[in-house]
Amino acid sequence: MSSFAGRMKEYPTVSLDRFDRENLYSRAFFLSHCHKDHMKGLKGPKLKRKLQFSRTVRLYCSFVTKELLLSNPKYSFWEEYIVPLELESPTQISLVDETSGEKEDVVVTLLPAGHCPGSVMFLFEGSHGNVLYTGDFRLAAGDVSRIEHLHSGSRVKDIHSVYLDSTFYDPRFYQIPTREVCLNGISELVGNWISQSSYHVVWLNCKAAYGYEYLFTNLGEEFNTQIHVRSLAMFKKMPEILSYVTTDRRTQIHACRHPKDEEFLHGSRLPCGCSAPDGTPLHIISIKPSTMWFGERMRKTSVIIKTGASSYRACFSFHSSYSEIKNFLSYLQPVNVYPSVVPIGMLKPLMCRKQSDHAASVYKPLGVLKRCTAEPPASSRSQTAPPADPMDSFPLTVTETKPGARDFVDCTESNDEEEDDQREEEEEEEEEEGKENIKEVKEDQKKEIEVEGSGSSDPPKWDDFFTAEVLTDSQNSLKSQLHSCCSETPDHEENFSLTLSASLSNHSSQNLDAYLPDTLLLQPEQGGRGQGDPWTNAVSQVKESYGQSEPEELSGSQVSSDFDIPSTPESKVPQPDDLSQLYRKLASGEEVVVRKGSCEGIR
DNA sequence: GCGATCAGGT
DNA sequence: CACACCTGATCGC
Repeated sequence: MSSFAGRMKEYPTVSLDRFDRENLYSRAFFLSHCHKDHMKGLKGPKLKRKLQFSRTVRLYCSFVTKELLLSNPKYSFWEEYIVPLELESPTQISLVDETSGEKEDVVVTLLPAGHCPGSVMFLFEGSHGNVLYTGDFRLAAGDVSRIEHLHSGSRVKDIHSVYLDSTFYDPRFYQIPTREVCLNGISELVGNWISQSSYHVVWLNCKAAYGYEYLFTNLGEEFNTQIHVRSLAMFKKMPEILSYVTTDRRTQIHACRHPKDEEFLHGSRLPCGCSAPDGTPLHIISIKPSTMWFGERMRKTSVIIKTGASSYRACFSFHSSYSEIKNFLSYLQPVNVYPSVVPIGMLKPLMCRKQSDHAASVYKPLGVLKRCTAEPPASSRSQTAPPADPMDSFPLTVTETKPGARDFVDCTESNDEEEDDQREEEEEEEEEEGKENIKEVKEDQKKEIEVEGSGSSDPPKWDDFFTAEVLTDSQNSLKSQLHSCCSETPDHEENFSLTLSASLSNHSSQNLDAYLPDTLLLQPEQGGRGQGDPWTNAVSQVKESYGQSEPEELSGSQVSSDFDIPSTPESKVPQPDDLSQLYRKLASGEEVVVRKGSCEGIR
């Protein structure tokens, strides 16, 4: 759950994914995707009033996000203030202070995030440096090297700060099977069931949130059917999704939900009823998509778990795993990383106290990485793997990021000793593949948007700032973005075996494997990536981000538990005096990042 | 009556 | 385990 306060240090006059409190005074708004926890304040009357009196304040998001947002009537007042942007298309935005007239230009580029339909990351480039706001994202290892606009020519751009979706930035979530692996598991289960008879149906017990659509489209494609859902309204302009969903309940795959879920489900397992139209009782299994993760040394594990006589849980994640995040960060090597979520596993043992509201204006990075050289040569930045895993220089600790977001603060440093050389080998290969796709960013690719009213008495017409293509072919633009979430499966084999294992308990069964004895040995797999890489086109991004990469292969020589995070030798439990000193610093806005030793000292 | 917040549930 | 969301209770305006 995002606890990002809405603003970035470098460009504090814009707000992202938060629209309340101080964000009300921002000069521009950005919405990374259409999930409620990133829309706080977005339907507030205060913001609505502000818009009515403003000539320049707009909300920037992807075309798909705009569509999804406006499909909810509560947000329909945004219609005239939304500026949808194409993916991978740098756009200059003028940030205007309407009272003073002061102006700052920034170039923003939307990058596919692979989290849900329309989800994007925002890359800001301007006088305060390059900053990447990830929103929520699920990118497989290696995907980042294929994002053209994170590169300048053959080099990785110098990213000053990354505002990171750190949901699973915790070694416990080391590995999450790729989308493709999960999808294959679900497909097999679904196929085995619905092939028995036409009265055998599957209910995908999905939460009320965008993000499952690629599951629908893939299953629909594979079984040549449509998926029963409650409403089609939000997809009316998204043909790739629309063609795979239906409100006709005479289908064997359901993802329907009842408004009164609970009471309804007491009597019947399928929200739309348990009998076929001819009265025949249906044979129903339910599949609940939920996040499953595996420890560092685990490799083969089921992505489907049987939780009852006719119910299953299937691996599904909207967010990148720990290893995926590490891959992402180690490739970009930002100076600062600001996590959206403090890694809860790291902090739990040391919950201290409630943050005061006063401290809520403090915003500190998760970790500061000092590069040893100001700008590594191109060859070392983008063509080869980073010399060592730079993530080891990111203390997992630190303190608060967005004060007030959590009720506790971690005061010790936990280390991340676990090393895996395989990852570096993989990176080398990924980057070899990646360079073909990296092109020089051309100035003329940038579209210009003047946000200022420039003295005219009429408010600017936003559509005027778009190319004819955007204006006349927005359907196409939707189409290209939707690729991300409803593409065909890449033809890539994977290594997870599908075993339908019954579990005794509904809880905590998924990670039993993680408790296997340390003597378990796994052969590290050589190479393995590279072949059949579906990432052929950065623009049809999301498609590929839905799973293609090999699971991380890890050496069995590591001795630590997948769950026990070893303590840093020099660390100590903070004493009351230390804590009160820390809180004082927090309240006064001083530097509070705990850094033990220098860059070299850490590793 | 409304929104914000929290607890508790899926 | 966790996410994203919903409902209902409570509080303040």
